[in-house]
Amino acid sequence: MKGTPRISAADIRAAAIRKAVRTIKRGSFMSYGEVARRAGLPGRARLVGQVLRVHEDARLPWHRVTGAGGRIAFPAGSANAREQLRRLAREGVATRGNRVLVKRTPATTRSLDALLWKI
DNA sequence: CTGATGACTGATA
DNA sequence: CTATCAGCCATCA
Repeated sequence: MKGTPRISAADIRAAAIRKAVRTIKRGSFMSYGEVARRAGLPGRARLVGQVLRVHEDARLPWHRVTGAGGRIAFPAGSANAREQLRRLAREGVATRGNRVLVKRTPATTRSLDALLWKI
């Protein structure tokens, strides 16, 4: 019973990242770098991208993860970019071009969430 | 093994 | 605003 662990360290990190993504509230968003930090993996923003690229959980709110400052990470006009913008819009997140209007989820919005949705 | 690649970031020009 | 660049690290050819 030695050797090959059934779950690798990489699996643990991926799970931590998906968990962090699930904590992003509806109507708000978080950058890859922030997700990495929240998952206990500071400086590994690229790892977050890789995990989201291969994830299989259809309920994972991947669209709430943006590049730094609210930039959409996909090429402007791509199917992925349009899908992410559509999902964000459905949650009331204002966007323009290939980016979210605000660089960061405003505190005002966060408190509104608390008021309206008892978060 | 090496080198390229990418759903990244912050600094610099 | 755009363009490089170093730092970053798993994955693939």
